[in-house]
Amino acid sequence: MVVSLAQIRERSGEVFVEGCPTRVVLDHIMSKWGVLVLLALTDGTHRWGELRREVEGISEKMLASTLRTLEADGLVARTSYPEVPPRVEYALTDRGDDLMRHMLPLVEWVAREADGIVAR
Amino acid sequence: MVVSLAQIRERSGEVFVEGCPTRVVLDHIMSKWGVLVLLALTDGTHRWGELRREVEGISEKMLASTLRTLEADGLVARTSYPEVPPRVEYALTDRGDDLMRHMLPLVEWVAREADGIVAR
DNA sequence: CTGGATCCAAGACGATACTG
DNA sequence: CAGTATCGTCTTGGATCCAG
Repeated sequence: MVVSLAQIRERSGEVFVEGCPTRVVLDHIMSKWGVLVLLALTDGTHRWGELRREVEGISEKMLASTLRTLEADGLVARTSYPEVPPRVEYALTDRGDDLMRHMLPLVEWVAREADGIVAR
Repeated sequence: MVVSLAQIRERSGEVFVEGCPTRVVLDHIMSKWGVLVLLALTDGTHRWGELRREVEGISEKMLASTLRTLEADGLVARTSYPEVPPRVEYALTDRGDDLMRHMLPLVEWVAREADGIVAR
């Protein structure tokens, strides 16, 4: 690829330095469950229980903690309705939407190539 | 975002199913160190020791294991030269190069937005 | 110099039970 | 329904030593 390390550093900031913001955010959104939750929210608002079922294999604990992290990062918006029984909805914020616009092509590439990669 | 879940499923395969190839590969390349190693290799061939210094904070164990995984996935090529002292070089394969073409925009987005995200 | 092998700590993660 | 709390497990990852 015709990209110099200097260019990468310039364009990707301090990504190679420990504890820099880029690495922190990268760890959040590229985490095992972060990607899947964000992906599930890409087609719109979801309730807690929907996400729980959508993202196969996630535990309640990890769903809660993943959502809290993404919410703190301003990527996911949480809306709770004062009803009985309770209803809470999660959706991408504008920033989260922007993020997914950049992440979706990558996920699609992986989905296309995955079979050829693992099957060796 | 104007993407339906059905579309995502169609375009991203079985990503929501446990143990599917897409999830496995996703875990490899989106792992804490996988991203950084791939990123470091984006500007060309690197020696072991260079990578060690380049990717700040990585331990020898994690570098070795990350490289072995990426090599097994056909994303990184390892070339060892029968010299004394030994010299080993790592580079992206064509497939790895293709991958980075899709991942770089995402990393750049994160680098741009990271400060605003963490600083809250 | 390039790793492999081993041991150990810390955090991630899962299962379950429980509450507003 | 939407979580929280607690506990126990297990993987991740670091440190160190050693070998080709």
